[in-house]
Amino acid sequence: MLIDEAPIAEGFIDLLKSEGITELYPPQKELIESGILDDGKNLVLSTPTASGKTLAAEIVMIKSLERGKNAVYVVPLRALAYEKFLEFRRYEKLGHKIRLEIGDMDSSKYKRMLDFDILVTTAEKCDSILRSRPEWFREIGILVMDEIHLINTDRGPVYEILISKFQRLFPEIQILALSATIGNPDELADWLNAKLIRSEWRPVKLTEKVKVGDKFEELKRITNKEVADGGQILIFVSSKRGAESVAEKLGEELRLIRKRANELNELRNIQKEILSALNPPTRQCKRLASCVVNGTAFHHSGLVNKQRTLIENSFKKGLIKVIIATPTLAAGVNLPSRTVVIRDIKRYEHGRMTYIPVLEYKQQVGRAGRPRYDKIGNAITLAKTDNERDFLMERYILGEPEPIYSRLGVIPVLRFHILASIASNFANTEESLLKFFRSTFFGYQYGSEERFQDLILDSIDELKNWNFIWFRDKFLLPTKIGVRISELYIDPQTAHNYISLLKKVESMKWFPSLGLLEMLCDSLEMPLLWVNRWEEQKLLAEIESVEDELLRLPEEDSNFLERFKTARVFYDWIDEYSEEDILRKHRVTPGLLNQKLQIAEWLAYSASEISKILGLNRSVKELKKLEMRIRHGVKEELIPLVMIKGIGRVRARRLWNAGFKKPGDLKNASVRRLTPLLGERTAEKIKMELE
DNA sequence: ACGGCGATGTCCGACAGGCAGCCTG
DNA sequence: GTCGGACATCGCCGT
Repeated sequence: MLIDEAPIAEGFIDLLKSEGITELYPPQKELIESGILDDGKNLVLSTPTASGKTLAAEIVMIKSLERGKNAVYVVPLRALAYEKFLEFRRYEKLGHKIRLEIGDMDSSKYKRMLDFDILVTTAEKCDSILRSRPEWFREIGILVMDEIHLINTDRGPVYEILISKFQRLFPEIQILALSATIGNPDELADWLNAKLIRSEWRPVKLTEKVKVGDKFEELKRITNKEVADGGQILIFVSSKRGAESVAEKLGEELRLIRKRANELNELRNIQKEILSALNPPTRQCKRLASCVVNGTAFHHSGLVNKQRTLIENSFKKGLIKVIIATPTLAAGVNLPSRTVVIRDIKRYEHGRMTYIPVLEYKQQVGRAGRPRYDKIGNAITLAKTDNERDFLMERYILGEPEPIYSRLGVIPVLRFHILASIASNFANTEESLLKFFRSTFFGYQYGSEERFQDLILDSIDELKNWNFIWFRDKFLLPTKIGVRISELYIDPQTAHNYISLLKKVESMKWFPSLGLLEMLCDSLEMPLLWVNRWEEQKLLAEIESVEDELLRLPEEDSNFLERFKTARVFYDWIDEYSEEDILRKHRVTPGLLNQKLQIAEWLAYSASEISKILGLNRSVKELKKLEMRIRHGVKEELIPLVMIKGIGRVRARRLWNAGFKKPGDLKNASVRRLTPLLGERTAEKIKMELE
């Protein structure tokens, strides 16, 4: 179908044509022919990666804007939200307002109303807005749920809840659910009372093969051939360690290949940027940097975001030839490559190696073949034996993806969403809650089971026991604290843990930060660090020696060791240890540390807010201080200095050592005096800032 | 003859990823 | 269950 034939605004069509889009892909054509643009019915679009789901969504969204109704586009990852946001910004040319709302932005501060035509957001953020600012969505016409097959994961429940809430609040809303190919798209469509389009069509043909042999030898062969041929490769492995080692070894191979002089220069520039991402660079930075000059890179959660983006962009530019990635990349940003190799089709999971789901295989393999550049995408899976090859052919290449199931039906998850429903006055009787949960995918799949009702009633009970809700006759009302917990978006269990401990220690003489950190880790939100056997003894000994810095005795539960270790790492961070020190001492990579610190900061804030409501004033004060220290990685004495924009932990310490101990001291100093400490530009900026 | 270094062998132990808050008058 | 990595041993080479 030619783009001109699409029943949408001319301006939109012109814009697409100016980007070289002249024809619609078959699934997009089907979407138009389905009639949903006119009848406003819901639609489930279940097609492979890169089959043009985003453009399909754009057509529906623009159509909605034409009718004066705005659109919300929900994605599972922040990086993805950002990517879509940048993509949609081209509609600003047509006069549409595009907005991005994700958790780590402080843009939402002081905002009463958000003015948007298309809002791009993560599922959790969207749910959070829905809890406290539902009026933002008053004009909503279309809700796009991207990657809805993730209903099958831990993150899935919020997807279901979001849909059901939107449907309740805005009965006229049109829902477009975008899914990878799954086993039961018909169930999804039936639940949503939606039309269904399923298709296996891809813009670039995909050849899927399995190769048997020594895995590294195969990788070498494939890489050499591909690179000599001017192509690039994405290799999926199952562990971070594996990614790094393959990147290093293949880099050695590629080093010998002659590179154009300017290519080498550009690679050297990237190398420099990678090294300057952290100051001073860690050994991981150095390792990545040494791969990059050879044209390879590893990509996993241990990298800081700056490095990750750098790697992705250099790959897109064709400078980096091979990326060796953990599954981060399969679900993440759009990064196609002519060839994809799956080195590890198994993954370690609770004590054993298991074959990954077909769904995940399809996601990884779906990265093969760049639209507009390649005629064919190659996907190669490596097997050890002929037997395994046959098995892989059968299961993955010829097989169907699994059906997806709701993961909402467990008490902690239900509790979380039930509190939210009550707190935001969404449902306030047992009957209305039951009715609501019956409208979710969980209700659709399990609503007739006996257990269904019990799970929900048990969750309500617990919330009542924790004093987050109370009964007035048959009405369920939130307590003040219950409302705040729901707004903070923390788990009721976490809040309960914090409250019971903080109440106990409020009267203590001092609040040791290690103890508070240990408390913060006692939450469902914080993924705890792993303790190995060698560390176990060391940690036990350490716990004994710092016992008076803890708020409670170690033997209170089985997670204590992991919690202590995690808290211990945070403690080193706020004790001004460098990333490299932390990497060496605790084997925690910078990316991982960042990610956990961000959670810790949010939890510290939440704990202080809870304390505020409970009137635990000393806790409030100490937790506020701790929050700042976590954010900046400094000892208490540096807090006033890091409050100045442009001054972080390193500069603050330098200033302190030179005798500048508070912002006032800087005011009196000349730029000349500060230049040796901060560099001229920063010194000037900071003087300006202080004026 | 010795030392240094790289290639090969052996055993041990660790194993993906990542969302959520800031509220004023 | 597998793989990488640490460590040990062996063997080649140069001085």
